[in-house]
Amino acid sequence: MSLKYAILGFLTLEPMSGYRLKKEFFDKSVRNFWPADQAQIYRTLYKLEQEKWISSALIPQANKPDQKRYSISELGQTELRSWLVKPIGHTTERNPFLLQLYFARHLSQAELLSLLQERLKNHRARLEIFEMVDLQPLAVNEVMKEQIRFGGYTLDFGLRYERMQIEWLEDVIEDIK
Amino acid sequence: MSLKYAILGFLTLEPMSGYRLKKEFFDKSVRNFWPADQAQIYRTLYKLEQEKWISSALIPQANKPDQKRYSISELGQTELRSWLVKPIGHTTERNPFLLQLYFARHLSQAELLSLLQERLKNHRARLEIFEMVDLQPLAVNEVMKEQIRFGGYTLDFGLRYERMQIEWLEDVIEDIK
DNA sequence: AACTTATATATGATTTGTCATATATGACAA
DNA sequence: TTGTCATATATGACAAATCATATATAAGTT
Repeated sequence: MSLKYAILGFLTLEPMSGYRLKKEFFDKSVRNFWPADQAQIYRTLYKLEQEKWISSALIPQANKPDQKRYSISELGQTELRSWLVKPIGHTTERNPFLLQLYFARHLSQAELLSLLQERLKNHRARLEIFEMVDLQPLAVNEVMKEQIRFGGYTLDFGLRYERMQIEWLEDVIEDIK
Repeated sequence: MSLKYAILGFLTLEPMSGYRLKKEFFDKSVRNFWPADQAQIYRTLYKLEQEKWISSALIPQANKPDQKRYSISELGQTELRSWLVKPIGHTTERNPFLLQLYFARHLSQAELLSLLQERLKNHRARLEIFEMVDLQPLAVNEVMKEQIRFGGYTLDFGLRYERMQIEWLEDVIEDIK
């Protein structure tokens, strides 16, 4: 279960609440390769605390509801490191679009082309968004500067993946016509 | 739930048992983008029959245990078609390796390089396997010939995806060194 | 006779992920 | 004062996926 380690990873930056974890971290930096549901984050935080990989402190706040601020423990840091050094084997990425295309002999040429062209449009839009991302403003300190280095690699992966899918779709469309 | 539609799709080729569905179809053609567990296939077949999208017949066999042979119903064909024409929106592909890389600032350069190089080796091996695949022998009739056309597109996707990941890994390794 | 392999179906238990909803504080606007 | 928004945590219900195990037939092997 990778979500546990993602949470541990973010908590090495600084102690924070589940709410902030979700809003500022999961919904920003890793949402394109590890989205996380709010309910799942809270339940995983609970489990992590039970395992003593993290600990929590109730922080009263002015003008806002109380916050449960989580910190990574030494045990948690050890567990994070041992996950980080262990190679992750091949994991099949489920792709419902490929499944749809696989059975597309039941579609007319027009229906199929419409499907492919809509898909192509969406990938072009996603590529444009990725191309506009600028990570540099996030480099507020040394740790974040290092962090952005790796965020940059994952962003580069996303850019290449979108370009690959665009080229592939263009060629499939060409072949079908 | 795409598994339902994958099963329906295969049953348009010919009526068959859950066992054959698993061994000859899921474990071959679509395993790289839609793997399916045996338990899940059997339970989904049960649900599909309850919904009347498929029907079953008990076939006694010589030298083998009885077979429960499923056929797609007219309702099932209608449902398959309506799934096929409906565009599949963006689905985030969870990638635990990108997550690991994202938090790799906790690793030494040597540890990280070893991780990346092993990953690169695996992708090169997968590419080699994909490059050796020949779909032509499966073209035993007109329907399979059409089917292989689409199988070819999904295989091409796999080839390009592996090549993309190899290039990306090479560049990341270069950058880290 | 005991063991292994292939064929064939089924269920229990658990994990992981998603969706909806509930509760509460306090700021700000209509 | 009513409603909305942002902050903040939590749980119920369910779907999807995985892992382990059970049962049975029959061929072939040791």
